[in-house]
Formats: sequence, structure tokens, C-alpha cells
Amino acid sequence: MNKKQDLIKAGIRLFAAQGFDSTTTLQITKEAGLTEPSLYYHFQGKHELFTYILNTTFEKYFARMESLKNETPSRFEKIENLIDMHFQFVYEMPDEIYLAVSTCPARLKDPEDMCAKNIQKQRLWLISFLTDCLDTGIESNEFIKVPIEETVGLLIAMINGLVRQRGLHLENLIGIKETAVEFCRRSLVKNKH
Amino acid sequence: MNKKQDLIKAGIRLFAAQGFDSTTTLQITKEAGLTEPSLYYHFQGKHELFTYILNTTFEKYFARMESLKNETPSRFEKIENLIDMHFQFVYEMPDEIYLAVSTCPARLKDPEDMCAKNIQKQRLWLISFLTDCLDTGIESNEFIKVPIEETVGLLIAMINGLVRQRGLHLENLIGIKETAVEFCRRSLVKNKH
Amino acid sequence: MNKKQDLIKAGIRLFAAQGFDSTTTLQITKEAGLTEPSLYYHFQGKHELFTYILNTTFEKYFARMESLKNETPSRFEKIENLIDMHFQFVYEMPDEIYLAVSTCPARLKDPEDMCAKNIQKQRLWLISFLTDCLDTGIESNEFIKVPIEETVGLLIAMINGLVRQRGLHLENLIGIKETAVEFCRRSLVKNKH
Amino acid sequence: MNKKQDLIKAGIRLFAAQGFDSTTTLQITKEAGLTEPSLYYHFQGKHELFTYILNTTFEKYFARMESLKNETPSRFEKIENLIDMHFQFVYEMPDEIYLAVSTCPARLKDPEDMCAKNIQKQRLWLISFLTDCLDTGIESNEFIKVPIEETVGLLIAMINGLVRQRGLHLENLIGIKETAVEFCRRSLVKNKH
DNA sequence: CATGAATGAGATTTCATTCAT
DNA sequence: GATGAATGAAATCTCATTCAT
Repeated sequence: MNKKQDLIKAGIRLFAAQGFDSTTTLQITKEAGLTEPSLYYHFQGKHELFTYILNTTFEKYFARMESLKNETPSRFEKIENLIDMHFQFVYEMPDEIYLAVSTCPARLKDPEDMCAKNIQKQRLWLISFLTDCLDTGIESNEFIKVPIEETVGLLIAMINGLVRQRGLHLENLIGIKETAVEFCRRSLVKNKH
Repeated sequence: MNKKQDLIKAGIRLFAAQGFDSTTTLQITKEAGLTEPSLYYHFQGKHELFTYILNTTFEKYFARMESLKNETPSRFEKIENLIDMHFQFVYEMPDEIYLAVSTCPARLKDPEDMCAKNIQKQRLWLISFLTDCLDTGIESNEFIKVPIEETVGLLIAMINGLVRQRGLHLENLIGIKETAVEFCRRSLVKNKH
Repeated sequence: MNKKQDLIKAGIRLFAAQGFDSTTTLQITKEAGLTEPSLYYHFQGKHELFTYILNTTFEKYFARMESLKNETPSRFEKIENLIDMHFQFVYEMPDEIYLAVSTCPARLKDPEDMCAKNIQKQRLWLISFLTDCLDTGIESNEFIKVPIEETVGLLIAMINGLVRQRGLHLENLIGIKETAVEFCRRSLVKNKH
Repeated sequence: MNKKQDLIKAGIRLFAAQGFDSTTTLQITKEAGLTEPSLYYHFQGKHELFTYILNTTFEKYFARMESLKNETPSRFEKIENLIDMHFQFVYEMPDEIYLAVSTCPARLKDPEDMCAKNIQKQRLWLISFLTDCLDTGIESNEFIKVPIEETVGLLIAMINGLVRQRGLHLENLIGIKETAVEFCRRSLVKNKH
């Protein structure tokens, strides 16, 4: 089980850094301290390793997202927690979240591909979560009136953009999460007074 | 010159859709209605074609960005125009802008690579442009006081996220640009009393 | 077309001598005076080369068999011609006929496989041809009364056995064809007396 | 000894069905309910297992053939018994006889190979047995005068063809053995009176 | 006896690239 | 300008075999 974990770790790191096609089985096994054929002992092949990693990652990701649903703070706190969770995730496992958010655009064309399916599922989950937030937030007068579908699209783009930025190590500012949260709060939450 | 343009077009489409490594010279030349060796008549090889496309795209991109500098509306209008320009670009040439914003993370590790250089240049340009906007906007009391560096990072993430979303055809809402602009305006521009 | 023919010839010889699995693409291309990848220029792969050879061979084989149908000698002469044709074929293209008669028992399990289909087609053709011969030969009193289905099975086994023996160079007797024909004649044709 | 027998059985079945090269050690051990390394406990390797099977099979085969020699019926009954024995063998152990009669054309090139040696030995045995039959049968006036060498070749081809046909499950007629025997009898045995 | 884990050798296949025409 | 034919290099994968346990 030890070496299998090494293969997975190496796969996560290399797939995240280079993409699926540019990562060779030799690189992965070398990084795991093994020879090439042993990848085929633990997995059916390169593709199954990738699939395995992606599925595992998405499982973790969806598990975290599910737990957000069950908390019951104010609407905006839900959004805050969503942003928070993504930053938390990217802090704990930068390569995994990068994979989950950014992988395989090449594959998005084939909707049967497991990669496309997960990306789609993630998008639908976020849409459902945020739509619900905005809907009830506007109704309860916590939020100002905004076009819901478009605002949801914008928030998703923002979160994905922030995660990608981090995953690619293009930015590493400590306070950016708070800034993002405040930015959204000012835009959405009605001024008490 | 005609066939060369066909090669470039095919390259843009395929590199954007599949990435550099997953795109083969056969695919490109077939889509251009040619055979493989003719790619080597027009370009030194696959790599030079990619470089050529990326440079051309970034030239167009930077040209548009430069023209934004010379306009002298209010600070927020500058940001609005920046967002606008990206949506305009993604509308006119969806594959090019997707390439410019999202390509070759695999290459980002090698800072000598032209791809990494352009991405870096884009980032620096956006940082400089937005920093200047926020700086003077805050100073002139048009904007509320926000942490500049972080807000700049957030705005870049948002723009990249929006462009990526469109490039991948994950979203196609008509009013999202206006929603994004208003979202930012509410967050940044001081309420005239 | 020259080198493609060389590949085909090498394929015929090697597949006949060693079987499909034991023959490597390197052997084939080397024997054809080429390097390995060129096999993939002319064919989709090793499997397609094999399929191509087998189909071509069976086409030739079936063409010869068809021409036997149109001749109208006595019943026994039809059988004589059938035996003759197989010896002629094995003389002209020993490897091809060996392939046609003996290949790919491993594949016979999958009835969708083109190899199994051709073998099946050959068998059915021979059954139909010989059944017709015996049927009408017995009716017309040229032949003695024999169990038809079983005699057909026997004659097919005999022909296949003779061809295999030759294809494997286990026997090379000049007069064996005549001996076979006379053997069958004595067994089938009524004594004119 | 139990598991060793399972390995042998699996080997017989798979080698007969797929040939030596196309059968993997994994298939064999899986079918025997074991894992790969245990093959190496019981045998030196795949090759030795094959050799072992082939030798055992040929031993049984030769033993049966030897016992035919010692019976002393008429000449034709000897041939009848030979045919009978092969049908008996193919009925009792279809895979073994198929292996004995049809294996490893790939190996026939190397005359040192044990496979080629056995096939050669079988052929020589049959030649000697049948030559003796025909020789004395003709001399004693039981048989008509036929070219001996060629008729022997024909009978061997016939027997091999019948066995192969059965081994490959291409035919399964109940009365074919009798038909074959009568076919030969009519061709060889002098009409009494 | 048996297995989980690993490997060296080698097979098939892909692909960017070249070259003669 | 363009192509048919070919190739070197390398990638994925298979398989008989080994070894520690």
C-alpha cells in the first residue's frame, strides 16, 4: 500500500504540473521510486491512475462542499464559507484542487469522459448552492437585488480564477481571501443603517 | 499565404481545445487541408507554429490593452473598459483569448519559455494597469479604500476566470458582463452620498 | 507500392511460419528492408496487416473455388479438380494456402473475428460443393451409396490434412496427388464392369 | 500434487486452444486457481510446463500406438484400429490429442526442439506402422496394389485432418469414424470373389 | 506451498521530423 | 509549394520471471 500511495502522490503532482498527456509513466514511476511496469501492477494503466486520482479528489471536494450545506449561518456567511473552503482546500492540497478545477479541457468535448462529468457535476453543485443562497438572501432582504443566474456565473468564475491562480503559484498574497470576501460582501449585502 | 493562414487557424483551434502536447502535427495539417511535411515549409516545426500563434495573439492582446491606457475616463471606467475588452476579445476570437489566458501551465516552470514569458508579461501588465487605477482612484476619492495588491489579484483572477469559462463554453449568459461590471462598481466606487 | 508489397510478402511468410503472436513487427519490417514505424504508414498496425493478408488470400482461394463450380465434368472429376486445385494452390503459394487452411485456431472462439469467419466460409463452401457432388453423383449412379454428410466431412479433413502436411514441409512426394485422387475414386466411383 | 495437476490441466486446455505464445502464465495460473509465482514452484517455467505436457501426452499417445502393434488381426484391421484409436483418444482427451497432432508449427524449424522431435517421431512411427501394414497387406493379397509411400502419406494426412477437425470442434458427426474406415476399406481391400 | 510486489526485456504503437521528388 | 515514404526516438504496455515473506 505504501508504494501505491507513492504512485498516487507522484501522479497528482505531475498531472497537476504538466497535464495528462505531457506526463509519462516513466516520470511517475521514477518519482515514486519504482520501475515502469509496477504502475501496471497497481493500476490498469496511466489512464486508470489519472481517473483514480481525479475521482478521489472530487470525492473529497464534494464531501467538503456537502458539509457547507448543513451549516446554517446567514446567506452571506454561506458564500464566505464557500470561498473559505476553496482557499482551505488549495492550501492543504494545492495540486489536487488544481486538478479538480482545471484539468483536461481537452476532454470536455466528450461528455461521457469521467473528467468532463466531474467538472460538470462541480459546476452544477456550485450553481445550485449559490442560486439558493442568492434566492433566499434576496428574498430575506439580506442581499440587494441582483440578476441571479449571472451573478452565480460570476462568483463561480471568480472562485475558479482564484484557485487556478494559486494552483499555478502565480500569486501568494496572504490577505487575498479576506479581500475577496469583503469585495463580495460590499457588492451583495445590503447596508444596515 | 493562404495555406499558411489555414495552418495557423487550425493550430489556434486545436491548441486551444487540446493543449500543445495533445495536438499532433497530423491533426493540424489535416484540418488545414494539407499533409504533414508542408507544415515544415511554412514553419520550422510544431513548436515554432505554436510560438508564432502565441506571439501573434499576445501582440493583438497587448495592443488592445495598450489602447486602454490612452483613454482617459474615470478610474472605474478604465476597469469597466478592461473587462469589456476581454469580453469583446473572447467574442471575436474565443480560441485566441483562451490560449492567451490559459495556455501551457506545463511550461510555466521554465521561465525562459516564451509562453511563460508572455503569461508573466500579461500578469505584470494587468497588475500595473489595475494598481494604477486603484491607486489614483482611491487617492481621488472615487474608490473606497481597499487593499490594493490583493484587490488587483482578485480582479485578475475574476477576469481570467470569466474568460476561461467562456473559452470552455461552460457558460453563455448574455448579461454576465454587465453583471460583472456592476458587481465591481458596487464594491469599489464610493456611493455619491 | 513496392515496399508495401514487401511488407505483405514478409508478413505472409512469417505469419505462416510462426503464427500471428510469435511474429513481431520488427521481424516483418526487417525482412521487408524497412524500419518498424513504416508498417504503420502502410497499415493501421500488425493486426490490419494480418487481416489484409488473410482476406486477400481467401479472396484468391474463393475465386479458384468458384471457377470449379462452372466446369461441368462428371461428378468425380469435380472432386478430382477440387483436390487438384488445392495442390496447385499449395504449389504456387505455399504460405498463403497454409495460412488460409491453418491459421488462428486461437481465434476460432470469437465468431466475429474475420479469421474465424473466413474459415467458416471455406468450410461451408466445401460442404456445399461436396454435398452437391455426392448427392447428384449418387442419384446418377456414378457413385456408390455413401452417407453424404460424413463423407463430406472426411473429404474436407483429407484435403486440409494434405494441404497442412505440405505447408509444413512434412512431406514432398511427387505422386501423392494422383494417389489421393485414385484412393477416392476407388472408394466412390462405381465399378464399370 | 493436486495443484500441480490443476496447472497441467489448465496448460493443456489453454495451449491447445491458443498455442504456446498466445498463452500467458497468468492465464494458466488463474485457471488453476493460483498465482503466477507458484507455477515456478512446480515447474522451471512456462517452457518446462509445456514440454512436460507435450512429453506426457506423446508418451500416452505412443503407448497406445505401441499396443496396436502387438495386436495381430488382418492388415486392414490394423488400419481400422489406428483410426479407431485416434477417435478414441480425441474423445477421451480432445485437447491432448489436438496438442500432439497440431502444435507448434512455429517450432518445427528448430529440429532440436522437443516439440519438433515428437512430431517427427510421431510421423516416423505412423510411416513405419502403415508402411508395414501396406507392405505385408499387398504381399498377402489382402490389399490391392497401391503406391506405398504416397498412400501412407495420404492416410497420415487424413488422420491428422480428422483429429484437427474434431479438436477445433468444426465437426461432430457420430458416424464419421465408420465412414472413414469404410472409405479406406473400399479403397484398399481386395474384393473377395 | 503460496503470494504480493517488483522488474528486465521486449512488443506495439505514436509522433515530430526529414528527404527525394 | 506540396507530398509520399520513411525514420529515430520515445511512449505505453505486456509478460515471464524473481524474491522476500
